[in-house]
Amino acid sequence: MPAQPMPRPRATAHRAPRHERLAGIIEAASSLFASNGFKGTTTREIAKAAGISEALLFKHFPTKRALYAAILAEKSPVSQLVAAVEEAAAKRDDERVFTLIASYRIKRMSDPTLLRLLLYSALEGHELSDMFFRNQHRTVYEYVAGYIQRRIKEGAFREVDPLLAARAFIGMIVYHRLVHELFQVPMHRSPEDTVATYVALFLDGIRTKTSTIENVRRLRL
Amino acid sequence: MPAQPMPRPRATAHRAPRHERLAGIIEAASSLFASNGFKGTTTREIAKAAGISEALLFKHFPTKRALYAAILAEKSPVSQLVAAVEEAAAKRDDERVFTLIASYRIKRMSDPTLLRLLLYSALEGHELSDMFFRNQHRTVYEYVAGYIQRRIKEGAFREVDPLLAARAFIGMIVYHRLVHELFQVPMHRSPEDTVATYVALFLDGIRTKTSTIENVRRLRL
DNA sequence: TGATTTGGTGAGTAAACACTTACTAACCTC
DNA sequence: GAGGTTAGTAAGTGTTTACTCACCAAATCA
Repeated sequence: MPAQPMPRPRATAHRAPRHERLAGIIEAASSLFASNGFKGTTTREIAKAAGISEALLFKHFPTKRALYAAILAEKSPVSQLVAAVEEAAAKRDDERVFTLIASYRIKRMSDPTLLRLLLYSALEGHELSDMFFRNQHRTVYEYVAGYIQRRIKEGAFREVDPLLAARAFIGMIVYHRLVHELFQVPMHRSPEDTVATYVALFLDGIRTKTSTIENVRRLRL
Repeated sequence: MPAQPMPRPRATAHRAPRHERLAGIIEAASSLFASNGFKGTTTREIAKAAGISEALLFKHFPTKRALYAAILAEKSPVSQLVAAVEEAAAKRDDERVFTLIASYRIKRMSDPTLLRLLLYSALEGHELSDMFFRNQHRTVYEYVAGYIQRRIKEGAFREVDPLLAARAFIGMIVYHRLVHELFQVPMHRSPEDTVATYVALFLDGIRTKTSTIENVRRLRL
């Protein structure tokens, strides 16, 4: 009598609803893509990290690239920062405007995977990397340029190309993170000190020296 | 009569001496690694680009990683810049010191693959990426910090953390290239204008306002 | 001239890869 | 509780990958 091939019951993981699984996959994949890049991450690893089978992964996302695209598309919001800055901007509180922006990037940096994800997507030339850059950097960068332009017109800042000046400021901050996160160069100062130094350097560089008047007063007092 | 398997003569490429082949391989691989990263580049592509067989590639480099390491190890020199700057530094010509450094990164950028290679190696966590970073950035960065510290002691620059100030300056420049090369944001100004703007911003930000005295004189004239 | 070294190849190989197939089991109605 | 839909899997498939093997021929040397 031939042994009937008794089909052993298949291990069923958890049976989560669709949106929960999707979120789980995206989170797992997100961190893997951030540390190893697109080519450096295998679908098997992703499935394992998400606690499911590879087959199920492909039921949710038709291709590995589609999953990657979904991740990039999801990581958009940066508008909360602009909203917070708006108030300070209305009061022309330069210190506060630039400190808020710098702190956001240096201290909070909501999602530590963002920078790596952004760099990888740009280097690997993903089709969505442009949009990703736009959402993550360019809006802030253009907002800052707009603010600088306004302050120039008001005579508070001296005549410079606002786009270049904005890029200079963002550059200081982003490079700081980059060096720190990618090359493990330690932060030898507290985040507050660091932010304060960058903001002071920048504002002293761009402000018209109206303070001259005050200095004169002080000198003659 | 069984057809004797007549061994057709093997195509022999060129028979170059060792060092020539090595150089050819390194050049081909270098540009491929820079555009696609380590994982994104196949040994077959490299061999094809170098015009040789894969087997020969592995005669010269035992593994793909070894080839990659050889490339990173080779791309070192940055000392020429420091030498050129030294002269201006001796004369305390701040404008010239910082303009030279900025121009080097923004205009010349000897090897356009360098930035991509550096970022890829850091992201992919290659063991040599630290050394690579050290050779390419850290020396310049530490040199600048040293110069700033000297100028602070001389009273020409105001009291700031020299390391942070140096990083701020390098940050402006590197971010500019990054944005331009990785995200295709166009340079809307000539390289000269760009460099001049960054240098002016930075120097105005870090210099002590001895000009106050002069401004006072001017006001009372 | 003949042996040795050096530069070269075509045709593999085992493992890893993205993605498929064919199926099962839980849940949700009516 | 039958019938459909949704969530899940084990076990593939064909291809690509880094790397090897066995062999060949042009230089160089004895």
